[in-house]
Amino acid sequence: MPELPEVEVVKRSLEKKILNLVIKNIKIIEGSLRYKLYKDKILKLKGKKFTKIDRRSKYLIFFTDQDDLMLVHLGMTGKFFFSNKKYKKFKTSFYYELDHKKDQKHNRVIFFFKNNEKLIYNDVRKFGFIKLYKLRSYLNCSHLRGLGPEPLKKKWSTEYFKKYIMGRNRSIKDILMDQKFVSGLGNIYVNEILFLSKIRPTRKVINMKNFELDKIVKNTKKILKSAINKGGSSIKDFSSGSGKKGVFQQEFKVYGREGEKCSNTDCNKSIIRTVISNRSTFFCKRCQK
DNA sequence: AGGCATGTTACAGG
DNA sequence: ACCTGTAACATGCC
Repeated sequence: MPELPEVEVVKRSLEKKILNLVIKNIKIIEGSLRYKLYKDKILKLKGKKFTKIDRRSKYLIFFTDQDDLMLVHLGMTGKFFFSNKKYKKFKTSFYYELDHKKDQKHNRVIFFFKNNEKLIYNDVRKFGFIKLYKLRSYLNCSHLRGLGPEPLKKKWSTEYFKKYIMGRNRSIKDILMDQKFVSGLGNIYVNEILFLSKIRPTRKVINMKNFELDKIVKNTKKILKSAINKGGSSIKDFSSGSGKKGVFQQEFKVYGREGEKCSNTDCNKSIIRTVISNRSTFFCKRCQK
């Protein structure tokens, strides 16, 4: 599912629902996630409560009232469902009811709270993971240690951009997806950012002009903020089982639009698909130079 | 049947 | 040691 905006939306939804609920029990239905999740490890959370949730890049950090914390990455298909006492289930990022058994098939971990509410971690492809850390050590873990700045923070600026790309010979798309350079962008939003910035994804960073870097930085912030406000969007399967479309659906301008007409009104060319860094890449040959 | 899918990382080669 | 590119992970959908 998730790039930065989706993870941020999940974070905001979850903190409204689960903070300060005492964890009564935890059940592992399938522990073979990206990293094996062991029962005795996660059971350390029993009797504790989540007191705060942070997002760093695409990672969620669940702090407890004690020394243990939980680091979660949703991978490609990780989701949280929350179910209240009446066993109505909600995807955390989208507030409609889930009514398909299909969704439940990939439930992997369930947190039971004392008030009988439940939090379910569901992940079709099992690329996501749940790991436990101590408060003093998590920031230095292998996942968070090498991450570049958050794209919405001031530190990710044209200046930083300029310095970072000196002496490098990679494509602009490749570098924007590199979490060591800037953390939180993924394939969908990078395609969109470059389309809005009118820059061809294959361009080498070494040839980029300052004003172009500037445009990318500004458009990144703009697109991410707008996506967060819309409730996240980079999901394929998010019309509800009853056929109603999720209210947050966003139309991407280039992503997935191979062969369709470019959405710029003065352009009649079609969107092209190619592959960069093993990922689908979409662009308009006329509008993106 | 084959290709593709929002992410990360181990590894190979320069 | 650094830089870059490729493939693999598991499962489902078109």
